[in-house]
Amino acid sequence: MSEVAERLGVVEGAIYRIFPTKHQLVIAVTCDWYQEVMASYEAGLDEITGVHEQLRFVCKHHIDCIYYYPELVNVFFSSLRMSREYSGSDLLKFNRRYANRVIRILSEGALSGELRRDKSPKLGRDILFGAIEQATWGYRMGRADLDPAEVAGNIADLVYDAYACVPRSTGEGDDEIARQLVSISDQLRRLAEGRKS
Amino acid sequence: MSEVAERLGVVEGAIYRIFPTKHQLVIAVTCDWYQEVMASYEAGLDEITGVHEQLRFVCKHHIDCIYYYPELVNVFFSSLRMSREYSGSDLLKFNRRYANRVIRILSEGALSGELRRDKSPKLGRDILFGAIEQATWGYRMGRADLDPAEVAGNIADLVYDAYACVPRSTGEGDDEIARQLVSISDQLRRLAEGRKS
DNA sequence: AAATTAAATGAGTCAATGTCACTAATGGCT
DNA sequence: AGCCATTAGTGACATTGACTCATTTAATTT
Repeated sequence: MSEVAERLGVVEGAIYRIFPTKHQLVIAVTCDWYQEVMASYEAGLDEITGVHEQLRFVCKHHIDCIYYYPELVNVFFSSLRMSREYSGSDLLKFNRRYANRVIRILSEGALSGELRRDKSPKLGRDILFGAIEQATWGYRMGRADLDPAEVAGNIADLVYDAYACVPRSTGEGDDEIARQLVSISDQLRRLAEGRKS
Repeated sequence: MSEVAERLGVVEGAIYRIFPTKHQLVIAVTCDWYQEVMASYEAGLDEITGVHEQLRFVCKHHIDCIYYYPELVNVFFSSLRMSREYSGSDLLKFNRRYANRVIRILSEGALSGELRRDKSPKLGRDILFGAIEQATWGYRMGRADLDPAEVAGNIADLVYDAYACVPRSTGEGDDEIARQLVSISDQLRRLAEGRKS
């Protein structure tokens, strides 16, 4: 707080007129950031079709946030998300809105028949964001580097394969009939999407 | 520290003779706990065969730990794992040993041909533990309840399916070709409907 | 210009971690 | 037993960081 006050050119006590606690100041700052992030997220996501591509975009976007703002994300992970005030804060709402897009992707994928219906979309959300959090730990701690695109691709593939009715090619030359059917299905999907727009 | 000293019946300063910082005391306590936990983990795991069953056991064991010691786990997640001293501590070693079992399960599964070889086992580890962390957040925050067996089953299924060469039954009469044909049929119907409107 | 409201100050409280010189106890050795 | 060395324990203090509040200063309205 002393550093914040100093940078603002005021005395510490002045901050407490606007933010009753340090915690709430941090929440407010993080909220601002979240709002910015959310704009590019939703705009970008709306322009992408296809379950797999959408999942990949979400992963990439999320990991990019971590890549560019590791300290802020760490604060969110360790202090904010664990605090009493988090429940009921705008941050939680943002977070839900952010995560709900994944649930929607998976739900709609299930509805269209591309994804299995026997798996909870909420679990898919947990898997996706949980995996990202784990996979970026080393980077966030300054102990490793991180290739957002690569990690995003891997996690998106994995989530997709966990939910897909028909697994993507394993690159090992499997069942010819199944692969052909996948190809037909993909082409039909593209055809259908092309017609809508 | 004052509470700890009081319970021990000594004065605060006495603690600092043995643990130079509060942080290191907490690490030591958590290490003790981790050691206990590790015993039942490794013993239990050694008696189980089959990739899917082993994954289920790991999930169940991990979630049980969270279920019975939520506060301790929260401290681990928020303070310890984020701290400078964590790198290089025994805790990290324990944690690696714990997590490496998952990597081994997946690696051996890939070797035996049951699991796909095109996915990194390390990513599987991240997915598994990350998903558990996410899925137990509500419980750890005292905002929801938790059924360890159910969540463990779901996550184990999901990880298995993400890695399996041959997906488990979806419980819907599972011939792969038949399922794909249903998907094609669905898409054709939607395409036809799109034409009308 | 006077009055009212808002913003800022700075001195100070409180709680918590950690420090240090000094004292008490313990255990091994002759 | 008596001595010595090592270890454990004490209590007063230092330091830091969040937070409070009576008072002063600035801005806005009337």
